[in-house]
Amino acid sequence: MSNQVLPLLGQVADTISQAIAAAHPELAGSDPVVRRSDHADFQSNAALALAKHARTNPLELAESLTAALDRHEHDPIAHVELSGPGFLNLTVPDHAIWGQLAARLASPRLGVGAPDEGLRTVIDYSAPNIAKEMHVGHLRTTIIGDNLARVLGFLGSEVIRQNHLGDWGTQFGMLIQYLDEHPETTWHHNELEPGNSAVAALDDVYKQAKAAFDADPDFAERSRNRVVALQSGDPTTIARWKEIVAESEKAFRDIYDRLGVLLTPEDSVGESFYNPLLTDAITELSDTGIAVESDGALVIFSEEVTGPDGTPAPLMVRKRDGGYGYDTTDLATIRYRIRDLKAHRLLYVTDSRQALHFQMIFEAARRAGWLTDGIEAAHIPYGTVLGPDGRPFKTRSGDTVRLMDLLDDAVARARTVVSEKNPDLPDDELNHIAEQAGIGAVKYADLSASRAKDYVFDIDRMVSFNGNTGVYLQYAHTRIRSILRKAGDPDAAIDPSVELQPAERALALELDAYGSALVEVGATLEPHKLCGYLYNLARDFTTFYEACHVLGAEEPLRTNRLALCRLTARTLQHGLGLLGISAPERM
RNA sequence: GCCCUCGUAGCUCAGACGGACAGAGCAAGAGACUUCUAAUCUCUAGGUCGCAGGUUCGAAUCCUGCCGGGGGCGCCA
Repeated sequence: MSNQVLPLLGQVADTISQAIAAAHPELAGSDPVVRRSDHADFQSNAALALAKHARTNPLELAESLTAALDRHEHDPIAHVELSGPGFLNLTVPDHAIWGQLAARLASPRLGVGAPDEGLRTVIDYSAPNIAKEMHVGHLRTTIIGDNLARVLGFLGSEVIRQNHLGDWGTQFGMLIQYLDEHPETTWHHNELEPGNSAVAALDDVYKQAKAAFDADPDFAERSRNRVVALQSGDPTTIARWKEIVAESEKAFRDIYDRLGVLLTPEDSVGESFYNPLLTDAITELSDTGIAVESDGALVIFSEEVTGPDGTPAPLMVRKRDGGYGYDTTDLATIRYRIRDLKAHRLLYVTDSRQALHFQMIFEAARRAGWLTDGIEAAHIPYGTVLGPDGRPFKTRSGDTVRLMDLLDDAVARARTVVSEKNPDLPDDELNHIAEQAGIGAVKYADLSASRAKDYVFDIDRMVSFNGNTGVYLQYAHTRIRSILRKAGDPDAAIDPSVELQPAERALALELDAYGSALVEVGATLEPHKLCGYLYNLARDFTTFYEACHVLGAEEPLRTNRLALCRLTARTLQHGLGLLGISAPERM
């Protein structure tokens, strides 16, 4: 905890708050409205915002604040300048900026605190279907969810990842029956040619089974019986089902490894996990009168949402045939996560089309008394990945795009671009860099646009070395590492008496704001804000790089500039790490 | 019908707890390599912030109403 470094902006804001309280006691506690400024290091707009309450005009209030600031020595503020209709332009002393850098460099956490300590967050993301290939539809949930897991974890929250696998349903009856009747079918990963996955094979088997189901009434009947066997726990059927789940999870693991996401088999808590918990949840909903009979089904009528005919929209707790759908599972799930996992914060990372569904689930959980005021439940919606034609991304033949194919394409494209620019790279290094750049490009493209919007999957743009791309950030990192390698000496002390150049100042102030950027991501759950921060940081570094030579500088300037380089490199690497993107030494 | 979401430069997008001239990248034009990786940088040009009202000293930002795109609303998740 002693590692935490309060950002200068926060220190300045505290000082302005004190000035407000001193000059106008009745305004004590007001927001000091301190922001970064184009006209100084920071600016406070408090005078404009508060003039009304103080029954004075902004200029007068600003003058009284300036006077209050002048009355004492206020450490983080060196100069105050009144400007325009009442802006306070605030400059901090150079030594304070160098001090921040030194303190952050000395901290393994870059001086970032852990404000979420003591909170427990459940994040539901990825959730592919067993026996089906992961496709482009799983990209955003997996990448966004993983980033949030990392950021919230770093901010101190205890993060429980939940991969809500689609591992249950009537389709498994058909699949298992078909495999049973066609023992010659090869689908285990160790029976397949390299490069083929068990889920790809199972996907094919499913299609064949479906065809047989539709064509052969006897097979359809046997499949239905198999569903009953599965649901009633027939040992042979369950064993085969478990085998299918295990093989599928192995294939998912391959994708997760390649993508560099945190999900492990321990995070897998599929739909089937909730089977034994459904009746309890239903009984409770029914006993409290929240769930009611309707046309032979058990439903919860929403008090917030209506259907097309204007009547309350229902959640289907139990179908007329006695079966359960996803509404039931999701109700049991939220109950479990609150009661058993004791989460303070529940996040569901799924596409925006499910917004209404989650609104109704949360409403029901609130009415059931599960979701109480101290607990936050949030759907984290995101837009659709579009193809070049602006329609939801499909292959030319209209099929869904396999995630592995998409990653292969991105890596291949990155490889082409890298080898064009750097033809002398040995093959193994080129392949390694291409993998890092290609995967990073896909993830960064997904995370850097606002979550809520659709975006077009454009590989050429993603692997561009210019603009707001993952590759640009990786490259910025390699340039800094190159300087540091050449500099050799790792750790000389900063001399705080050195005067800062404008480019150094801008870079240093941006570095000081890293923790604030992360806190904002944690609050808004919008990863693109971290991307935006890192992109700004990289641009600030590039400006510094152009304006201020490092290795050729005289001491103590050289040491101070190396410190700027070190902290920038570490911040970029750390930030990319939170995005789940690697920061290579060379490109 | 109701609800959600998006609409900012030719293109792709930032900026939204009200604040100084609305910012990047791409594309276009002009420059800069004996210099720590030119995979870069500098400059120029380019915008009725969908439209119309309202609140305010001040609105891309808040409120209301429209227009347009996308999505959702009982037994698939």
